[in-house]
Amino acid sequence: MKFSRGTDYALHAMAYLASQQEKGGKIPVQELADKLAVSSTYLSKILARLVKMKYIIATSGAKGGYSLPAGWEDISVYNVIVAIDGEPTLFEDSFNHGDECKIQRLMMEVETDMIEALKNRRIVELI
Amino acid sequence: MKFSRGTDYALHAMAYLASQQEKGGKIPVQELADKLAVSSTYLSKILARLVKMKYIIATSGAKGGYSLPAGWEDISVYNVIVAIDGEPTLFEDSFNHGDECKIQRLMMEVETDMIEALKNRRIVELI
DNA sequence: TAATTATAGATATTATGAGTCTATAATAAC
DNA sequence: GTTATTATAGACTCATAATATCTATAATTA
Ligand code: SF4
Ligand code: SF4
Repeated sequence: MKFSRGTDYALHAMAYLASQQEKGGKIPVQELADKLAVSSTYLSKILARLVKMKYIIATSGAKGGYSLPAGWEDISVYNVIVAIDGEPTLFEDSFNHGDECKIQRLMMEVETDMIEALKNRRIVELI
Repeated sequence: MKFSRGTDYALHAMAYLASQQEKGGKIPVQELADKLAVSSTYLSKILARLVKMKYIIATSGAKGGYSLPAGWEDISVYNVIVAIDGEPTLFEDSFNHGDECKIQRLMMEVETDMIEALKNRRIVELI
C-alpha cells in the first residue's frame, strides 16, 4: 500500500528540475542520479516515461539533458504518479457484483477523494 | 498502489459476518470461503489476524466458527486494513531529510486525509 | 569524426504477496 | 473417553511485479 519507488524518484527528479528551472540549463541523468543518490540507469527508465508524457523534455547529445517544458507549473503530483505507476486504484474488484455494492462504492469514494487531493497539488509546490 | 487481496478478503468476510449477525450463529471458515469463492486455507490466515486484533471471535470445535464481538459496530474500515496490511503509507521515505521537506509533507497530508476518511467508515456500513 | 547524451530492449535480481500443506490444539457431540 | 469438527501456527512453495543492470543504438554537439 504505497506508491512505487519509481514515483518517489520521479517526484524528486521533477522537484530538482523545477528548483533549477530559473537557470534554464539542461540536466543530464547522471547529475540527477547523483543528487538523488540512486542508480542512473534505473532513473533513466523512469525519466523516459515522463518524457513520453511530455512532463519533461529530453535533449540528446553533448550539453543535453532534461528540462521542463512550457507550462510545467500546471503539472500535478497526480500526473507524475499516473505516468509512472498508472492509475492508482485502492481496491481491485475481481468480481464486480454490480453498482449497488457498498464495499466497492465506499472504497471508490475514498479513492476519488485521494485522487482529487493529488490532482490539486502541483510539482511547483515541491521546490 | 492498492490494498492487498488480503484486506479485500477481510472486508468481505467482515461484511458477511455482519450481515449474518442477527442470527447469532458462528460461521466456519469453510462457509465464508465458499461465499467469497476463495481458498479457505488462505482465508484462515487472514481471519487469524482479525482474531488477534479482537475484531472477530473464533470458536474452536464442532459448531464453532467465527462471529462478531460486542461493539463490532464501531470497527472501522481502517481498523481492518491495518490489521491485515499494517499502517498504510503512501510514501516511504528512505532518507528523511528533515521535517521541512515539502515532498514528504505533501504526501503526508494526502495520506492523513485518506486515513481519516477510512477511519470514518465503519464495517456496519457494508451490510 | 569523436564525445556525450538519451532511448530501447533484453535480462537478471529481489521482494512480497498469495497460496498450500501439515501438525497441533480446542471444543462439542456421542 | 473417543471421535468429529473446528481454529491456529509454522514451514514451505509459487507467482508476480518492482527494481536494477547491461548492451546496443540513435541523436546531438564540439
Ligand atoms: S461484493 Fe462488491 S466489492 Fe465484493 S466482489 Fe462483489 S462487487 Fe466487488
Ligand atoms: S527530499 Fe524529502 S521526501 Fe525526499 S528523501 Fe529527502 S526528506 Fe525524503
